[in-house]
Amino acid sequence: MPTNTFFNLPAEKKHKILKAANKEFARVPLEQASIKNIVEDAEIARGSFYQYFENKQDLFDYIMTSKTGDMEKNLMEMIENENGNIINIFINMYDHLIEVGKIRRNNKLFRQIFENIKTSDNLMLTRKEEMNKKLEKTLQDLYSKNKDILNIKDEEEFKLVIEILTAITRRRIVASLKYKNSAEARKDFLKEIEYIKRGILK
Amino acid sequence: MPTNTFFNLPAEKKHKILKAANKEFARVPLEQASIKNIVEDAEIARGSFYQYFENKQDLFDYIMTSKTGDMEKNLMEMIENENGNIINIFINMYDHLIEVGKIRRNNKLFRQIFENIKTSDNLMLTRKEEMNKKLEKTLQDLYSKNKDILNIKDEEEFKLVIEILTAITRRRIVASLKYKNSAEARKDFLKEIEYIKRGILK
DNA sequence: ATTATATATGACACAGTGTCACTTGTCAAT
DNA sequence: ATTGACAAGTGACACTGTGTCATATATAAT
Repeated sequence: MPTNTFFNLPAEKKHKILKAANKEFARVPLEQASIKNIVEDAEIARGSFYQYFENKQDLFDYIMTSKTGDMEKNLMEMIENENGNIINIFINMYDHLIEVGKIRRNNKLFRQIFENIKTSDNLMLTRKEEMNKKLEKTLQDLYSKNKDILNIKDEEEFKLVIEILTAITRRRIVASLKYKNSAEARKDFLKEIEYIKRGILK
Repeated sequence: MPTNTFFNLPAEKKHKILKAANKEFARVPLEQASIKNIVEDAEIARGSFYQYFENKQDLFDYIMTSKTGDMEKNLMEMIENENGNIINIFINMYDHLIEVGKIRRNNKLFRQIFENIKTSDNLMLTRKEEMNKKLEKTLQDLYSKNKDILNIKDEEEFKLVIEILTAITRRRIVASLKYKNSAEARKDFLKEIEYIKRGILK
């Protein structure tokens, strides 16, 4: 979390820093993003940066949290609306993230983030770990709501199903944010979901 | 490709350099691997490194090529053996990569590589792009061999199926290399494959 | 006016990259 | 044995970057 010093800053200055950070984080993957570029662009002293943020990650996390701030709330709403149906929840999440990611000022940043999620990252869809924890907690609840429609005999198997859905949804979000025609991209996503539902065998 | 200068080096010197490089590439993700560490460990001058390799990537590619050198050949053999059955080919690839990756001297490096493949990486399983091209070429052939068993009506749909299999296999390779019990890990992989085959719905 | 306290700053020490002018080694031809 | 030509080796240099710290400056609080 940024320091109070940062939050106490005049609005314009804060805005200038966040704008510069957005630009830099949209430019290259997180590891390559440089604080130097941010402070130069925002016209603050190098030392000031460290007065406001612990490091690059700190700032990045703050920006992501503010962008996807309502995500957890949204997720809970989705669960509610779809009565826990895990497949529809993933479709909803896809739609929601594409909607936010397609907004001009978010697009590059979102692409950068999704493209650079690692195979090993054990996160639902974004780098926001909190969302995962939320889902983890509601796992039993979700399991009981899905065990009658899905071919699963315990929570372990349910987790495998979630993993499959996560992997597929992620890849498709990357593709959708990348290519122009998002209607086409959505069709491909739904086709893949269909495969997951019914299987690829004839 | 490394220069001739490198290939002409006395065997011990070459070995020392490659050993140092392996160590560094196993330590951290490629982006963070430092040439400085490699040259210091291998006890060569910084300038020499650039006499041998274009840059970090050049050396990395060379090492990976030598580790998975027979991969393409293996892939073609698998295709042959399984008579083109794409699902079995993926299971074979999984087994083969786990086998190589479980060798002590490869383990850390393989983990590092698989864990750091990005969602957006359009590669089959490793960073070796050549393998992908190979598969791309045999796509029509593979399609014709799978169209009767899979629920696909054109090559585009076949590509979606391959994407699904790639995503799942990758994640499972990461898990298997990470955790001790590879028998358990393999069971989970096969379960996921079963879901892909028959669908997750009851 | 004085004293805390909060902010701001850039020089520093450190780590890293890629290049280049220069040195050293090798070996064949005279 | 000397020369010349080419191959191989080298570390200082100019970059770009990080995180820290002593010092300077502003803002309140008494």
